[in-house]
Amino acid sequence: MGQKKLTMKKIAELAGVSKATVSRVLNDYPHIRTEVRERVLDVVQETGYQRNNVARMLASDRSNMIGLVIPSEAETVFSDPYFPTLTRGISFAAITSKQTLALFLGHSDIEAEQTIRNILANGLLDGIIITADHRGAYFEDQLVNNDMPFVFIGRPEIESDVHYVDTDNVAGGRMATDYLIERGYRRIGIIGSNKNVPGDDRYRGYQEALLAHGLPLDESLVAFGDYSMESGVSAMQELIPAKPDAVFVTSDTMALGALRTLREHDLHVPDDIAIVGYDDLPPAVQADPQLTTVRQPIEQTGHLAVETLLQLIENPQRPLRQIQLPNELIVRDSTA
Amino acid sequence: MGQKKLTMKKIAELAGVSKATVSRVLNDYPHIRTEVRERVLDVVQETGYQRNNVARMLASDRSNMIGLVIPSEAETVFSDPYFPTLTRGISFAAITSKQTLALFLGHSDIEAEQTIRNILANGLLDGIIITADHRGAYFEDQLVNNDMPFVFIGRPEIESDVHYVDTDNVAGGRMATDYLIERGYRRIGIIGSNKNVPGDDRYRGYQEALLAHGLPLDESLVAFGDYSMESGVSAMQELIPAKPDAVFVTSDTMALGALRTLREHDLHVPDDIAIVGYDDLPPAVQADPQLTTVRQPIEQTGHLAVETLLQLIENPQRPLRQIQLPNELIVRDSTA
DNA sequence: CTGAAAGCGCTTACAG
DNA sequence: CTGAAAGCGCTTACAG
Repeated sequence: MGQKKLTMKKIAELAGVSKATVSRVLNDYPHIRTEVRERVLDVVQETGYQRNNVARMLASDRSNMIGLVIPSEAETVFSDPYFPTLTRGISFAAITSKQTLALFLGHSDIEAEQTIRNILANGLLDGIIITADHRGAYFEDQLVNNDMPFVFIGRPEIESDVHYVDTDNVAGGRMATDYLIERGYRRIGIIGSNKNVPGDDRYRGYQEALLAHGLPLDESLVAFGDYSMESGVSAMQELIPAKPDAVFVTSDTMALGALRTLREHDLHVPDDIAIVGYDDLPPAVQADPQLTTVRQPIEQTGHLAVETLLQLIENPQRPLRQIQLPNELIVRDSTA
Repeated sequence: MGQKKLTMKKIAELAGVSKATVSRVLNDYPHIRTEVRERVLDVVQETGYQRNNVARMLASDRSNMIGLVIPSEAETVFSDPYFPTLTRGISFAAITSKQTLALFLGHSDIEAEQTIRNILANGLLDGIIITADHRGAYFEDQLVNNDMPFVFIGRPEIESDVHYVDTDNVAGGRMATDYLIERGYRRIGIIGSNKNVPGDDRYRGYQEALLAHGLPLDESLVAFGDYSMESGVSAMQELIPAKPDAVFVTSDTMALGALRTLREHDLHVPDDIAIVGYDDLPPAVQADPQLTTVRQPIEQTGHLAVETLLQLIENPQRPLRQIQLPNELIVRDSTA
């Protein structure tokens, strides 16, 4: 109301102690007489005092603020819902750990590079999480030459000593394809994507599965899309003449398109062609209630990224952490 | 590398001026001899000096940081893609204005309230943008009793003196329904939502259109969903017995479900039943390539919210700004 | 276990 | 047009 802003000094006066003591109480410093601690806490309670975080940052060189960088190229190349879900997971973990989350949506990889430069320089953040298709490994150099802790979401294409958390897309592709093979399908096509690392990996998993089961890789059964529904429509059109009996569609958004094409050709799932998708649609949408799909642990990815980052901030010498979370096959049809 | 962190003091020494002058140059203070200004700028350039923003905040009481609050109930009640798009728009505008964007995803309205309390108290932010279904107007009191500038995304249900930017959902509902009426349809159903203000508004637009054209409101032609695809499926099932010749589906996600139901009943669009949707799917997905839909200017909403907030921060006495952006009808079929 | 004091790196009246 | 100095509100060795 009319009163001046409360500062630690005022609290100290009211509690009859020094500012230093108030500060220690608020920071859970251990060796304080409980009587004193309680007196301070009471005053804080009564007055509704809130510590000024900016002053705290300046004095302690800690901001309790972490950044999340998402270049928008990644945002569009990946199918949309991945990022919202990831962001939720990260936000949740950040709040739980009392960290403020600053969001940086880059508009291109170039701009993201600039963004990262700024972030590194201005020193506001304790650390950053970077999501990107790390095909080019643009930022790594800047990052490594700096002492701000960072973790990647998604494995960088080129093996290197950075902390990251990722889902195991090779295993996911393998899982989807194995499933179809085990069900007796033999002409298994793929609608893949060659636009980013996860796409490459899922395709690799597909190849590995065929190889492991002694099945040939038939190029006419391979088509690529860009994670849009449209591209799923046309990729499936390409595939139909090759007469697949099953198709692994590496994105549910593309699966939505593929299913549309099948419908137009009056082909039924799974009797004419079985489909396995890869989960990336918003919760409110489903490609098909019957569709078997590979589910990614996206929120968990976010949690782990935050956890890893915080540990790194605490102790920059932490051993390297490179996580590949397993996917899960959600079987919903009766392909058997 | 080995060098100590650069501070303004060091720059001042190198340029042969005082810290105050360096500060003024960096803040584009007008009355400085160009010679001096250039000397300072040169040193800054050569050394790669970056001002410490935390210190700047503390001294100037400005953080150049704005917050975006999204309670997750809103996040799920609305169909998913609205928020990512909105967030992009806001992030873009923030970056353009050299503001850092802090993201707060609440987990419930209660928690959001707590979140807002914290934000208000800790004083890190210059202002906040709050997205929510303002049906309950939870936060308003806290907000109004504080001096932190804020703007709402979405009109509050109860008329009040807060700044907001919204899209005109009444007009959107009206637009969709008018379109169908003009095409000669007479038994026009609606799949609405009574779960939030935009849902209420779209439904109101529908009613207004019927009224204006002297058409009766037939309750058997009204069904409600919750913005999920599933709910679109079942809402359409409810509607079919009432034999509508057209349906206004107030969300494309629900339209996706409605279309599925029509297909199962072997009903064709638009010959058997015409459909107009309401744009809320991710760009990569389309309910139907032929679907006519009402498009919301989501990114623009974000831009305007940031712009409004920044003006408010500059001058808290700004006159009230309550914006209802128009929607646009995207005609893609040949319903005519 | 606690206090006095220096310091974090800027900004901004105030004076000239 | 520019500088010296106070001040923003905390934290944290240092001393006791």
